[in-house]
Amino acid sequence: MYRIGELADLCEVKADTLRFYEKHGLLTPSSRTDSGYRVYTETDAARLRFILRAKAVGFTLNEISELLSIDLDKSNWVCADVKGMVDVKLAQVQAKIAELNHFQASLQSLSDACCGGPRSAEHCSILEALESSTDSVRTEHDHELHLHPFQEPTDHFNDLGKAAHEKSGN
Amino acid sequence: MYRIGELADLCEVKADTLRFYEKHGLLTPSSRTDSGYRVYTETDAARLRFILRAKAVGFTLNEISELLSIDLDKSNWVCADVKGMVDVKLAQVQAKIAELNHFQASLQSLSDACCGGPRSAEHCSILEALESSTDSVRTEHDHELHLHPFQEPTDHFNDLGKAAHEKSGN
DNA sequence: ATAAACCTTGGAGCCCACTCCAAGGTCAAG
DNA sequence: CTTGACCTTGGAGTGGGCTCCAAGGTTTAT
Repeated sequence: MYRIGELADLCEVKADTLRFYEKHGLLTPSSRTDSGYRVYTETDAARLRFILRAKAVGFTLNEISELLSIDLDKSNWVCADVKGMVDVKLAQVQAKIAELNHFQASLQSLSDACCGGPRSAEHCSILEALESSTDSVRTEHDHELHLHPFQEPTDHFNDLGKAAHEKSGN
Repeated sequence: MYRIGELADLCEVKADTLRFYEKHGLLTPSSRTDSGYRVYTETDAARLRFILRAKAVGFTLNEISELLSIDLDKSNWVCADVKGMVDVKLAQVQAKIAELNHFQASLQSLSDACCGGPRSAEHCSILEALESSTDSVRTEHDHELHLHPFQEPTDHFNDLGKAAHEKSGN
């Protein structure tokens, strides 16, 4: 049994964060004291750790909400469902890495081209590159990320943890 | 001379985006028609292209706002200032890449460990990994990004394009 | 003269994950 | 019995970048 501050300290998050997770349906304390203080059980703590681990691999809270409801209802889901979520996320992460690699390469070539000295920026090659297109700075916005979440377009719920998408034929 | 829609089409952005940039002080049309329509000159178009190129290398609009004001006042800045911004951004991008690489590795090992088949998720290794810590899923939040912008702590202006930090001794 | 295609404004909404605040209630130690 | 550390709530703010809306005015082509 933990009070909010205790659980927060234990898991190295802020109490505010736990209230935030509760507001969004991710983690509700099992009970309250008579005076209204939140009381978390060991099970609640385990759920929090699940959330934090899922965050640590890159899932958003929406996705974690879905993972949690799958976890509570395992028998109605198959490995392919879970692996599918991981693979979608993996693809998103890889797409983002690719984008950042572009940024990195461009920034590096800008940096390399600049003397970096104490002379007036009037002929700074970085500013010149931004003023008119060069190899290092291409606007081509092809490699844009179009992350398409797991959700179907229908679901614009903004309370995260809601019944998480009953499997359609179920 | 372009109307908003024309410039938008030319640069493949939306008119809304140009109004947004204006609202935040990044790009103000040189004039208006009698009836109030925005009129952009070729110089405005060049400024927009500068913005889009800076975006393409990963700068945020706040940073671009700073770059723009440097660009308009080059003689009061030196290469080191400009290169400094690029290098800070480069470091931020690299930090983010490192974080995403962690995500990628974790996700990959989760994915690899899961059969992905049509059997019940009751013994899914992904869920098990999230339920209790494993090699693939470590919570250690050391590699957190603490991006510290160029700005000094003093400046919490939320109108982006404001006289951009007169160099202190100036 | 009228319809279609443009433009104007202010403001709201979205995604993401907190973070902080104020005004007040609770609880254990001294 | 007071102090201080804790807890409660609702709501606003942050950074980032749009995107969309409604209710109206303007221009252009037919």
